[in-house]
Amino acid sequence: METMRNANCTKATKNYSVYSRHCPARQFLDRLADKWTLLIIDRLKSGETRFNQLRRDIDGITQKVLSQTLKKLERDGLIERRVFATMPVTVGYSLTPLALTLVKTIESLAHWAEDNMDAMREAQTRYDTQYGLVKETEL
Amino acid sequence: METMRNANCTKATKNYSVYSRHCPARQFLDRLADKWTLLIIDRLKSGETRFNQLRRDIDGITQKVLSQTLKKLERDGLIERRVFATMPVTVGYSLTPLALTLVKTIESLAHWAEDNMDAMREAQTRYDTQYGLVKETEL
DNA sequence: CAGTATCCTATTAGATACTG
DNA sequence: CAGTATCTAATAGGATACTG
Repeated sequence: METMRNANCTKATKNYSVYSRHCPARQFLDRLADKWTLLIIDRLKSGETRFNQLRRDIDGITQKVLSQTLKKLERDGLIERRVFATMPVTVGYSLTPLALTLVKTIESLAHWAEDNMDAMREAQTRYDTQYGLVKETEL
Repeated sequence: METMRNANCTKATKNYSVYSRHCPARQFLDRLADKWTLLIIDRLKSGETRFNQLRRDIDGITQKVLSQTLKKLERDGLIERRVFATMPVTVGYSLTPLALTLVKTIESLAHWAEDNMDAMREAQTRYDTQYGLVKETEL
C-alpha cells in the first residue's frame, strides 16, 4: 500500500514541487545533495563499518563533520548505529533498507563524475582560455 | 574510443578513488553534490530558460548564488549561455549534451526524495521521541 | 533584463583538547 | 575507540545599490 503523496508537493500534479523551498522532498534533496552524505552512503554500501574506519576512508572529512553527518543520517532513518560493549567501546554504522534503495542512484552519480571528468576538465580549460584566467585553486 | 582513465583514480583499479580528496572525480562529485546545482540542471531539462525565469522557478535562490552557480556550470561544460542582442539584452541558459546525460540520474535522486520523504519524516519523529527533542528548525 | 559590486552577517568547518 | 566541547577561521550567503 502506498502512502498518499502530499497533494501540494507532487511533480505529477503541478509545477510546484521539488523546486519549492517548503516542499519536504526539496528539503530531503537538499540533505542528500551534500558531498559527505553521498560519500558516506556510498562507502557504507559494502557493509557495517566502524567510525574511525570511515574517517580514514573518506579522505578529508573531519571527526566533527563525520559525526554530525552520521547523526543526521541516523535521524533520517538512512543509517543504523550499533554499539558493541567492548572495551573500549566500538560502534558500527550500516545502511538501513531504506538507504539501500538509494545506493544505485548514488553510484550512478559517482560513475558519471568518473566517466565525464575529462570532458569537464577540458571544458574548464577552454573556458579559462576564452574568458581569462581563473586561479586553479578556484576550480 | 574511450579516453583512458587516470590510473590513480579509478574504482576498478584500487580503493583509491572517489573517496580520495585529490581525485578529480571526487572534485566533480563535490560540485554536483550541491542543492542548487542539482535543482538548476533539473530545471533546465525542459529547455532553454532565461535568467529571471530560473530565479523565479527555483524558489529561494538569490540572484548572486544563481549567477555564481550558472557560471561554474558553464565553465564545467554543463550549461550553455546564449546572449540575444535585444534591448534590453536577454540571456538563455540550456543544458549541453554532456549535461543531458546526467539528467536521468538527477531525476532519479529527486524522485527518490519524493518517494521516501514520508519514511524519512517518520524516522525523524521516532528518533526525536527516543533521543530527546530537536527543534524543527534543525531539520 | 541580466547581471556586478560591495558590505556585512550567519553558518560551516577546522584545530585542539578532553572524556567514558 | 568514539566521540563531545570549545574556540576560532574561512566561506557562503543575504541585502542593497548600481550598470550596460
